[in-house]
Amino acid sequence: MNQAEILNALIADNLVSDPKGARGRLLKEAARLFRDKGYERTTVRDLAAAVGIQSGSLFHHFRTKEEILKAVMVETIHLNTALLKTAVERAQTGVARLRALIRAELESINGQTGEAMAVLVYEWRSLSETSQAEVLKLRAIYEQVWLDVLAALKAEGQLLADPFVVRRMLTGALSWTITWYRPEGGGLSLDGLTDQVMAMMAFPR
Amino acid sequence: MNQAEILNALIADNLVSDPKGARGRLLKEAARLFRDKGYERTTVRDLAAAVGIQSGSLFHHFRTKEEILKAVMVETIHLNTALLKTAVERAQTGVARLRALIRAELESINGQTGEAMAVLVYEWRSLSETSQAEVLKLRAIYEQVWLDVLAALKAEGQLLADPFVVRRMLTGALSWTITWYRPEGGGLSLDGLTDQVMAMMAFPR
DNA sequence: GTTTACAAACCAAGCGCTTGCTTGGTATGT
DNA sequence: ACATACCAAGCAAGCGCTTGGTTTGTAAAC
Repeated sequence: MNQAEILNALIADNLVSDPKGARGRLLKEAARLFRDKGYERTTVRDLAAAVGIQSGSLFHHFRTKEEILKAVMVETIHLNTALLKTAVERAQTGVARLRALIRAELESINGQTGEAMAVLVYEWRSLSETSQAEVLKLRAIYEQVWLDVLAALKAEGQLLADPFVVRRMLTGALSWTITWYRPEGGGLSLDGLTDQVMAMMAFPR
Repeated sequence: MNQAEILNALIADNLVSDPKGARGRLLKEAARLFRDKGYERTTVRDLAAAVGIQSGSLFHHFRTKEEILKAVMVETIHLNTALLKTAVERAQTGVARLRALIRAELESINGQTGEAMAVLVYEWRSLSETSQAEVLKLRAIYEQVWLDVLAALKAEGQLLADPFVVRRMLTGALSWTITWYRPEGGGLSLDGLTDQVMAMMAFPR
């Protein structure tokens, strides 16, 4: 299963909107705007203009503005959980699995789904408490993939620190890359960046 | 120089507002509200109510709402740069200096100035570009303290990764603690948390 | 192969409310 | 006497969302 096949499977299961459809296009533009300007500073008029419709017409697809934010988050988690799982399944050793997770999350954040991932991390407060609980359930599945790998590494003695703490540190460190990492222009590649994270944790290449 | 003395020196130099004065109290409440609800969701009426005045009266102290945000950020940087410098000066070895920096930043984020530090990190987008440039200049001084210590560690061979990348990773990891770390209730202490960060980088205790 | 039916997608207009900020005036301390 | 700190009232603009009606796509009925 490559990336495109995973995406298509999720679209078929109605877990992710087809980016060619009206709803999918709107969510993509919403993710971009929410990341660039923040949820609060993005108006429904901005969102509508980005897909070329009137602001009122948005509410034919979504009941509220917040529902758009939630949809961006939910679909992003579905997609990235699937991507993360296949990435980790391919690796053979504990260290290789950690590397695969770091590489996959960096790709989520700085690749195609980057806008939506940034929204997921930094616009959390703008969700209602009900929606937060809903999204949190989905996130837990994603997090468990990480925790399993880190716990195994700890048991092997390759990790000195607590798996839960390490995961949280890596969450912050990796998501923060969106504020400074710019792959274009011949700088650090995604693989190079992954190497750096591993080296910071004193895992030699 | 202890923490209180540093604060008093900065107040005397007019770099930080006295928290007992009207302006200082307002900035403290503003930091709390901006962190809890976000800058955009916090109204000038919220800010005024928090210090017990009318919303219009705010504009006697600050010309715009954004100026309040900028003041929170600028004063926080001034204070924490001073705290960081004294922390690093006390340590003797390279590893000890790194530990002192981590410990000091964790204290900034999770201690007294935590609200303001969170605002500094997560409300950046809400600043006008002019203000961003201004605040960035001050941040550069703070960052240089970190980079000097990390570069020395790299030269000693105790650090495998690039100092700039490590600093950015740590910025993300440490600031992210505000979203999950809760010292109260007998969990991890600030020293314990610092140990965990060092252990993640494979520095034994 | 045209007509009819009907839902999905969208527009044009605007309502009610909240927002940041202004204005003109009044206490208060020195 | 004069500046500092505040209040009471409200304005103009922008906000999320609603409403009533029109277009468009699709597919069965004739």
